Amino acid sequence: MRIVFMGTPEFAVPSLEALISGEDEVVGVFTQPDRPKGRGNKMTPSPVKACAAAHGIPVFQPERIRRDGVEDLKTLAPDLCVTAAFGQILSQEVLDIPTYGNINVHASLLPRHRGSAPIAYAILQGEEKAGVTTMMMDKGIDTGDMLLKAETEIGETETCGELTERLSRLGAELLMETIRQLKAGTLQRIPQNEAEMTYDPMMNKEMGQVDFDRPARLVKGQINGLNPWPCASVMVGDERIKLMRAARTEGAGRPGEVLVSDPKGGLVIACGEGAVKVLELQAPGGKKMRAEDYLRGHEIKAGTVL
RNA sequence: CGCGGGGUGGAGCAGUUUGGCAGCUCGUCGGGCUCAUAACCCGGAGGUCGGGGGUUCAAGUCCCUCCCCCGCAA
Repeated sequence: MRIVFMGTPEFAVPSLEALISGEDEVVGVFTQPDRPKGRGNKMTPSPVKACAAAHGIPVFQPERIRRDGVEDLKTLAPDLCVTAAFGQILSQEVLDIPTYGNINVHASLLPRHRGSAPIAYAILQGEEKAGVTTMMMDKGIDTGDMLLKAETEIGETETCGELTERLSRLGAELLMETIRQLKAGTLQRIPQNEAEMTYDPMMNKEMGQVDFDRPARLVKGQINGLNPWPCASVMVGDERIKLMRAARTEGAGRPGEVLVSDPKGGLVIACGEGAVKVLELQAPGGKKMRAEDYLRGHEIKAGTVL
């Protein structure tokens, strides 16, 4: 089969690599245009572009594929399109091009967590399981029929970045199994139950402000789920401290009250229900570090309410 | 040349403004106390102050230069 791959961030790379080492031919890759990034605003290619280029696969970077990528895609004459976190909406015209349609690798247990940040939201909402779903794309956003699913447990202190990495590999395996079954003709299309669907809005920095009135399960979810971006944070004196990793723990007090704060006991903060132990944090200008290390050189008085 | 913060014993920091003895918390090593402890007391080891050059009687501190780390904005 001639396969065209569409994807952009690190999450998509394992799927692309799996396809490349598979028996089918990846004839082209679509990804988002290079963007100015990081210090110095250097133009940076997407991880998918870097991967494709390393394998000598033609790369296409239309600003909008449904507007100025259609002809290129037609020319590639794909039998199948595979998308994984591409970041652009496909029009019906684009969807109609590949013979066998478009398979999408989505990082949630659909129909829950449609949208662009499914992994973060699963953690954010304090859920215990996450997963990946392969699906046939249709015109809606993550609304197409489901094909295969794989699930995994979310670790107590697992961050969005870490879970993303795991799911990207799980997704690549599931994608290859999906294609095997597609060829074998054993694939079942399962419509999504609209009554159970949830759609997550895009993330932004405002979501990072920690509200300790909420139960520890959700405060912990917010801290772990927003790492590495946009990150949960709290003002300590006049500094905004990013909270990078946390776990639930024993303890009670006024919401936001610092219950423990020293290099041995770490940093424990009371929530509306229960308490959280901050495991990693990051001060302005500094590196991410363990809370115990931070407290060797900075004081947060126990009893302070954050 | 997008904006900004930072590099000081093993860890985290102060000291740089105004040049003048290498400081704090923790860890570590030895000793003591205690039924006991992440507690407490006493003592010790450990630092080319990111690299190089310059100014000076004297540089962590001032000047020039290079390297590395981080945040913001995109």
